[in-house]
Amino acid sequence: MPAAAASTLPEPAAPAFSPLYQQIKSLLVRSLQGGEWAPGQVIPSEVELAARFRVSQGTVRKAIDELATENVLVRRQGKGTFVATHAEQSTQFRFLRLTPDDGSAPALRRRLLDCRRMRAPPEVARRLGLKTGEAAVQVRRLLLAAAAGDEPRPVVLDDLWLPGPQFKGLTAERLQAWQGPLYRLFEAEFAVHMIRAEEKIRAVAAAADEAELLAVPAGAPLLLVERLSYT
Amino acid sequence: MPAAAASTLPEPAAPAFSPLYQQIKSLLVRSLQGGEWAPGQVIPSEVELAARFRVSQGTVRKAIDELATENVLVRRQGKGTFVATHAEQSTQFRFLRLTPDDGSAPALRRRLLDCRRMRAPPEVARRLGLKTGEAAVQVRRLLLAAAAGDEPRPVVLDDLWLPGPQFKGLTAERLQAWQGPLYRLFEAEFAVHMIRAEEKIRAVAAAADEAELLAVPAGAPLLLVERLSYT
DNA sequence: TAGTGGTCTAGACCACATC
DNA sequence: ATGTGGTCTAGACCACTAA
Repeated sequence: MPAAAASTLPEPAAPAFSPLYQQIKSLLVRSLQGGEWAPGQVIPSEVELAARFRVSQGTVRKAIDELATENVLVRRQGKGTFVATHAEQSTQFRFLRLTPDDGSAPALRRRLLDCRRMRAPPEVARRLGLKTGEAAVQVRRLLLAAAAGDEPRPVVLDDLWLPGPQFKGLTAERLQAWQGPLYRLFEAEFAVHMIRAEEKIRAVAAAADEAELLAVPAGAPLLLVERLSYT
Repeated sequence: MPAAAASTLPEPAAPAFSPLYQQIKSLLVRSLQGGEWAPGQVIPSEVELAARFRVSQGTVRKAIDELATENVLVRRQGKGTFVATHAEQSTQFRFLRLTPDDGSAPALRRRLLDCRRMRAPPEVARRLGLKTGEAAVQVRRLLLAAAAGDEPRPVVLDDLWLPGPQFKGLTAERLQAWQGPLYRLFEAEFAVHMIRAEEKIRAVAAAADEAELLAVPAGAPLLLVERLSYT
């Protein structure tokens, strides 16, 4: 079939021109987000997907290729293509990889400290594109790393600000009960899908309250990671 | 030509089986390292390369694809494929982007502090793959940022360790006289081409000597960027 | 043996840049 | 008009995995 066949296909709600394989990629992502294929599970074979979408195997392959290089999917020769599971693991730092000095990979535990609804401070309002005085939700969490045999040690203080209007029903109880990654909750309950994030890194001295929570002396050097996520 | 043609081709010093496109990729990298195509210049078209290597355009394309996703090459539709040059701009922090808090882009100046040849300390020897006691070159530089109208302020202390054997003629005088990016000097004089780098980031408190050089109080929080470059 | 992804080829047309 | 990379297809064979 000639390449021109692309224009004879129905284009499923594609706003503008985009390569077929990009459209396929979007459809795959949508299925992944929709939970059609669970993490760790196989997705249909390339030929199956090609048949489903009415494109050639090569086009499906290119879409899968990109998702594989993005570590969203994992290919295993002879077995199939699987939904990546390590991306789910480290909810935190999906974009910045966090490793202990010795290179080991301890188990991370989360502890919810706080979840309050309040008027957004000016700085936060600006970053989130809220009007000053509009509601925002502040979530504070502590991440504890437990090396083998050691007791958990606090390593990350997570300060999260969410735009109030889009997170109406979010309460401490809801958060407390949720076990999986936060962004999964956001997707499931609030239809909020994170697409992209910018991170800035600074070195700061620990403030008194931060020092106490992290069990370090006040003034100890800390990494401040400022992450702004877009939906 | 069927796929089996791959086995009829001469395999140029390939130690073991590897996909044709990977071999092509290696050849391209070798040409890049050898300086056959200079940064910013066009490389031959896909069809030309396909003819040169006796493979199909698609195979060359896949090799170039990977080099493009690695930011070694840049494709420009209708014009050709170019050797990436974005490395030239910001000598410093090719992999980590460094920006002032206010987002402006001040001019960076370099000041050479030190250039000594010495026995590599154990830690450095390990990282550089040297035998303990083998020679290493330590280069220390200060980067000063001059915002418009302000006097230059030291912002980065650059501590550089080089394997001695590969940098025989490197002296403080040679460094002092050199104006361009360091890696340019390395390429021109020592045939050393940086391909890849790993960076780790920590927050540390300023030691006494570092604090003095950077004009901050001792113990002030600093970002420690540990970069290991591969050739 | 059958099915999967992995590689390779060949040829078509499109979009862009240049002359 | 020509040449470049960009997309898409179709079909071949290979390597791995599992029943």
